[in-house]
Amino acid sequence: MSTPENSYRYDSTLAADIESRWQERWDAEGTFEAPNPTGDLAGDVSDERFPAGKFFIMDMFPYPSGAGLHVGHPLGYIATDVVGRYRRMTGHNVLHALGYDAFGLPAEQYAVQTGRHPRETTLENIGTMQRQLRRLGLAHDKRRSFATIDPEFVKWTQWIFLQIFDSWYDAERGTARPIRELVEKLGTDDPAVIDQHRLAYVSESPVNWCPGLGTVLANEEVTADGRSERGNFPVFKRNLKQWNMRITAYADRLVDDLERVDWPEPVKIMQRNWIGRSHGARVRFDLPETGDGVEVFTTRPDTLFGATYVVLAPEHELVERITTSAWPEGTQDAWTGGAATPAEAVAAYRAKAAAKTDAERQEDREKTGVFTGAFATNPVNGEAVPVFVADYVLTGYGTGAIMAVPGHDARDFEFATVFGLPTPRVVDGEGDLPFTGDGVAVNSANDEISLDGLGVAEAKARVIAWLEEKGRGTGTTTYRLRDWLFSRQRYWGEPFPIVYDEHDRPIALPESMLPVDLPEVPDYSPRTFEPDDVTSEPEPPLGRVQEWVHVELDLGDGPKQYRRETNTMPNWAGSSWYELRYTDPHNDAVVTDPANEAYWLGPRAEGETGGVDLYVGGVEHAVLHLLYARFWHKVLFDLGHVSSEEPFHRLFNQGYIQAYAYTDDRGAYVPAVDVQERDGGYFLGDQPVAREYGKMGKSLKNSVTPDDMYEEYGADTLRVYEMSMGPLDVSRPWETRAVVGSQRFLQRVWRLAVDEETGAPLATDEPADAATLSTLHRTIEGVRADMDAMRFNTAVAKLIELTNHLTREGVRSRQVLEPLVLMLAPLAPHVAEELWTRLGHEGSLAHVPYPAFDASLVVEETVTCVVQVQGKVRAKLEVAPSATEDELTALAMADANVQRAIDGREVRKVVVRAPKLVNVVV
RNA sequence: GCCGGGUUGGCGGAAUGGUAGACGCGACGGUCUCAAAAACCGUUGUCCGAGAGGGCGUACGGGUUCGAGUCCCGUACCCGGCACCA
Repeated sequence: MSTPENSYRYDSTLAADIESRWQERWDAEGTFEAPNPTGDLAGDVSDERFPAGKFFIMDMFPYPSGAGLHVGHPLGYIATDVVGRYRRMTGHNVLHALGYDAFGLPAEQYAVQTGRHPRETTLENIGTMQRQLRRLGLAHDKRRSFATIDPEFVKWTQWIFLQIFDSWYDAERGTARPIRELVEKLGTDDPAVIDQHRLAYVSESPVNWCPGLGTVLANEEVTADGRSERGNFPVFKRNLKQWNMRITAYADRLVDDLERVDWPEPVKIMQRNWIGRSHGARVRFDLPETGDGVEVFTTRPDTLFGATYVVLAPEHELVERITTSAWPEGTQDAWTGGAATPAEAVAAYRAKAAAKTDAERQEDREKTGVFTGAFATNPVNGEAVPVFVADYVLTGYGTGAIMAVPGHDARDFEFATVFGLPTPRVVDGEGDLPFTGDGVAVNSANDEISLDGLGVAEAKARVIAWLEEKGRGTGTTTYRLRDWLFSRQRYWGEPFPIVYDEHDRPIALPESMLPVDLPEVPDYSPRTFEPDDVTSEPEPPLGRVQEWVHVELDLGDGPKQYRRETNTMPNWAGSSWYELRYTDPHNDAVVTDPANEAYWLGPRAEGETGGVDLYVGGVEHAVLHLLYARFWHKVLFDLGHVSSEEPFHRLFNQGYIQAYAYTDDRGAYVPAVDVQERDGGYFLGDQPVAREYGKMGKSLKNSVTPDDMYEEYGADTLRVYEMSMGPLDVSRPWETRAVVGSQRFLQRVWRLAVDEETGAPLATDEPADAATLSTLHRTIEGVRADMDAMRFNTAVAKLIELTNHLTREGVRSRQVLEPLVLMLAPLAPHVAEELWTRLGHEGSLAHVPYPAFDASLVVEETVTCVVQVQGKVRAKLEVAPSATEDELTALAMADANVQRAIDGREVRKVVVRAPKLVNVVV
């Protein structure tokens, strides 16, 4: 607390005073408002303040939870703010703002519990969060903030949906095109034909139906054991009519363009794995008895000579047709499933497979299956191979049928072992069967073709060419990626801008009718059922508002009755395009003006993708959000609405701040604040408690809030502490008692410039001594490099070293203090602004150029030369930086300690790296 | 199982193949003070030694190199993602 004696001491009270004054001033002066090329935010983008051009920074935007923030939440926001402020001082026009992702399940559930409208509670939460964040002093352009629930924002989310609905993918040209061009191309406008090609389409598809919650769930909302994350209710696969997005059309571009963006390699790998592109072949196995053929997909056509049986998924359409009426002569008992005929065996097996939930399928990994009685012909060697039905083959991938090569596939090998099938080797290499590594083909020849002696890649190419020539197969590519299930039976989401006509065909609403607002409903919850009631049907909340659902509209051919779509969009919709809205947040005529989009997001050189210059967020969005956003952006690019091919050019994943939590002997959490560490243990009073490590949260009783930190230390201290804890991309534990170190640092800087008792300025106009100048310029060089590389922890360390030097030497020269304050400004902006003013400057330092270093001053007068003998340090010499190798060798040899270490042995070699190192080898 | 990432003092963490432990927390000692707090100064990997100095140290075992926390091979453990995707 400040006292009358030292009311100019930099404590939390003074910090709070400084911080609120500067926050008000920044707001009043519009310090962080970034001009646009055109529109309502237009300004001079070629202003002399911006010699370095534009810089667009984004945070993954927050979901405004009712619980409020803890100190872990702002980590990324502080980091982007530091980058933004630094870029501003290096001459960039910086676009940085923060919106809110405000639709979603938590708000809906809260509404169900309290009966209050989710909009009301969501807006309240946004208000709370804005207050907490404002206190951090983030340099956002507040004119550009928005929430996904704003009607103006919803309008454009719905508009983008209509663009996607109104286009198709031209695979030949590799681009999306308007649907009218498909109508011209096909010469028909029959909806039954056209609707099948749309990028947004309705289809009957299997979804996660949770009767206990009364809604379908996204895959990510279902736990690994097949229950809902919320409520732990069972989840069933049900076929339901749903909206889908044809993201699979973009699979190749989504994979290929990963090479053109600057993202962490692990995230790229996760996206590649998720898309799961695999090259292989479709191969036809004839079934001579019925005249059918079964097409299988394989990534290893080179092992075709080792295929000893064929497996169909239980749901495969050919299963019933090919199953024979009696077991062939000599059928092994193990193949029959104990049934009298193949038809009975297959029917029983299919029934059992259908009854299994996904979770159960995952639990029983033992290979099961039954023989269909049918044989297929291996197209390369004419051998008759048995056809099985087994649930280890999945219906949704490839063709739902495989050729089994037990010698070179682990799953096939397991199955073959259980069913007593042969496992020939057709690839030679080091290792037992099943051998899946690279090797040389063996036993792989017929009269026309031989793969023997070829490597895997060559053998694949050779056999595919032969199959294509014979019309028995084709080289092909498949993907793991599925189309994006885009509807939810929820209230709190964007309504679809779609109505159905009397034929139940989806019709797009015209742009003039956007946005379609959510109606008021009597009850926000969907109808729920007994948790295990598999036969129940979902009833979306919007379906209950009959007067909203049934609507009379004139869509061009006179007023008619229509039925509205009652599903809503998933939570991902808003975040799939919000980067665009920051560039032109109030535009009512277009999603973003092309000039604004091109300036902030457009590619700056031939072949670049464009996109946000820096996007910071957690790695948990590595796949879903980032894939959806890339997909939408590419559609808009194809349709000519944006000039950038990718939404986010550079991605950075920040780590998390975690915390210790403590449990007593009953396993209950105790308040972490009250736990003391002593005698190598942890205690609550006299009671020993156990320590755990994990997320910060109310339930673990280990939350620390930003407000606690503002109160005790101030926002600048919190910012500096969070930036100095460690590298930004690494998770680390919070330690409140260490925060004081950052406060002491700021206090030392403050004391250099301000008299704590009187408030008088202490900076002098005397020039600094040579040693100090050298330290200063080395600091500037190092801090600039650290800031460029986002190594804020080491930047802070260097500033502390400089400050400690000045404190120790009593240097208060303006020549040093001014650059110190400017370098501190991105990290601790309020106190820096205050000191800048007290150093006699008017106006904010936000656009003052960041200090530059003088290379001639970076050189030190002497350097420490390390002398090693056999790689071990034996002496240190203070030498001139210009010392030559010979001089250094002579000095080293003259050192008594070095001679003692050499101990009379013959010197075989001397390695010198002037002027820092001499290594004597004996 | 597969694919990523990691493992450095009591703690968070620094280290272009060249002084391991910057900076901070904590701890210990000192200055100031009637006293305390704050501040400032000093010490702080570990073992041996009065000291000078020396031995050992970056999960573990090997290797490359004049020199390895850093590069290579293998092992263990921790965290994250995917999981019968042919």
